[in-house]
Amino acid sequence: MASKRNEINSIEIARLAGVSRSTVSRVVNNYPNVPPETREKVMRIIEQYNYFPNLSAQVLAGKKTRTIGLFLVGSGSVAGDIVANMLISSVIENASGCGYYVLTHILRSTADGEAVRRVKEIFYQRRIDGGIFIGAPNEEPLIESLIAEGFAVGIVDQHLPGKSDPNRLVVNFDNATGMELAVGFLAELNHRDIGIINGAMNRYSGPDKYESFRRAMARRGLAVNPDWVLPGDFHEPAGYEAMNRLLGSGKPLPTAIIAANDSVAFGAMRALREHGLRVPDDMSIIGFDDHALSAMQQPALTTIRVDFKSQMKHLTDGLIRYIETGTPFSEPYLEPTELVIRDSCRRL
Amino acid sequence: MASKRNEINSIEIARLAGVSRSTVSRVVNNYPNVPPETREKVMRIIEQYNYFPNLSAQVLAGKKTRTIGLFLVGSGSVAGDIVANMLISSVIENASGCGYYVLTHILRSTADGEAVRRVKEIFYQRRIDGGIFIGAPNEEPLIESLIAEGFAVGIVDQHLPGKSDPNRLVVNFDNATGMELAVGFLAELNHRDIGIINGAMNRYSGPDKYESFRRAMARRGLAVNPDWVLPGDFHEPAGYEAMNRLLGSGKPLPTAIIAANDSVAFGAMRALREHGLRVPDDMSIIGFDDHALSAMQQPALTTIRVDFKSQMKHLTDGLIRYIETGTPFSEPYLEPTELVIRDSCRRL
DNA sequence: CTGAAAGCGCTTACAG
DNA sequence: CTGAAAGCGCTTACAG
Repeated sequence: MASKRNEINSIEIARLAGVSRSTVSRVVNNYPNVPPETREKVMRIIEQYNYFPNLSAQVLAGKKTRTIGLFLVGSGSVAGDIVANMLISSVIENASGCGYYVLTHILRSTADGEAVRRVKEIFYQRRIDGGIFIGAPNEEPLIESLIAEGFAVGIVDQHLPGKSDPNRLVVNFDNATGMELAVGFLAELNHRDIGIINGAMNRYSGPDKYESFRRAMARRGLAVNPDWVLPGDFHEPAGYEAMNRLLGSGKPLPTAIIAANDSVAFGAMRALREHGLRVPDDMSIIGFDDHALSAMQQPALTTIRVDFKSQMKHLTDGLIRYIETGTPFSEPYLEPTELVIRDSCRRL
Repeated sequence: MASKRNEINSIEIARLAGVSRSTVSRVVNNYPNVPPETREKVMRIIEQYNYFPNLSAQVLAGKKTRTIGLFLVGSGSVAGDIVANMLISSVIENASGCGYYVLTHILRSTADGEAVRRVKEIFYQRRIDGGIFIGAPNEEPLIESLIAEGFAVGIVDQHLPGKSDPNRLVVNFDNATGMELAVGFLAELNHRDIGIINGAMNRYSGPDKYESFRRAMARRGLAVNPDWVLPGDFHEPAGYEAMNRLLGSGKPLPTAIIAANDSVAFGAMRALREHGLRVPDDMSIIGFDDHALSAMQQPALTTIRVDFKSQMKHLTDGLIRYIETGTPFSEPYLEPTELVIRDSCRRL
């Protein structure tokens, strides 16, 4: 084991500076009631001896850990998911800007009791001052119990009408506008037979996107054909499966498909390719998110762009503000969406 | 601020279970000298009251934090770097498997004194039990000072002959074999005019790859033309710049280029494309790493595959083993490399 | 402006 | 097998 560790503590610093530990602490914590000369004298010793107060002792005495947890739930293999990875970095960079650290934790499933226990442990141990959940079901008992316990939690993608605890900080995308843009764009290209591959329906954005799709269609007097409403989740294979089933069903095909997100669109395009069908000649495809790989697809994917980084900034900064000052969100934050036209949709 | 927090502590548990705090602690820490009935009685109360020992108190009393730091240095915008993100997830998943948490920290430059101080603080504060550095220069004063201080540090990509502190755990890729494979493959396709775009020469892998390239060329009696040894770093723009300069120089061109990594190869291919040159018809390109996007390039990039996940597993597990048992690496770990043939090289 | 002392919640020899 | 007590390194009223 390591041995020659830095053994210095506040008593030692106090002795060397000729003051009491109280004064050392006041200097360290930047209290005003320390005359400049004393402060400088102590600071000199602190720097000379490379002294940093022991975090555990500080926390035990009442300070914050200045660490937030980042919980990624249900991410199959997160290590391979570009969007998830971007979210991680985003939270880290924002937190770092506030002088906070991020403890990232991957939770395969909230159905795994042991995994849930480990998440709770992180909060109850006071390892973190608060946590952010990404990818959780809309109403998740684990999250509800943490909120009930009074912990500060930030959530991406949630809508629970009536619930508005101050320690529940929610950020969503404006899926309604996004879907309106998608349907509107396709309608303008004269598409009337528009289908959808849905996302995970236990997450808020799944049904939210679907309902928004229905409303956008209705608004234009466009019928939603049940055969063209395909179940899925937010991953590539789901898009592939869904499109495969549709193509194999022998039923008439829509002229355009809106995918719950770009990964799903990639899967759908893969299935079309394998069936010898071409995008957009044989079918137009529009995604959602503007994934890092969307512009590189063949054809480049038309999609609804969403600003993950901005979303994470709002959530991270908001959570830290809540931790430090107790200021809750005034209301759930709604992140805007934007149409990005590329090559996967054609005019009829 | 949060209020109705779980106030329960070991004294309370002891009272409820009718034992002393010592016994509660023995149960929590799974000590053998507790009779089953006592253990169960205490466990029941612990579970009933959702008790988790306060981490800061445990650490202050001598326990480990079970947290390791992950320091990414010099990553321009890490949030956009697929490989860096994969490394992060990899470390998290491995650490999690050992019951450890990961605190990820991004360090733009080791030349920034304040940034360096913040890294030191994380160690000195005892916020972590050890740390992993990715992307640092081969000989980095910050890292050397942490090692001298006795902290456990894991390093990717380092070679400092003679230095072998037990708390210095190093993992490298077998660049020599990789370059041998690359040059051998090109030679077999009858290439003799082979150039290289180098990586960052302040990192170990930069010069290591270059020297290995020279040796592999020499072994086949192939001359290294200085005009075809292009400076770079490990990022896409460097490959773009290097290739652009070469193409603009008016000098004769090599028939093949080996890039220090795939990102650099992407940049070189972009420059070639912009100059109306085709890969592999006008120039063969071979990369290094097998980046997630390499198979999707046009043409798909031939490259030397490296197993980042395996590397991170060795490093993370090794670091944790060292933290827990004081077992150092028997020797720096060398991760194997492998040739992946795709479409970016042609036979002459 | 400053120090002595209590307290944060654990763990771990020590004694029995 | 078990409890009383010291100790980990801070912070913060409190008193002066």
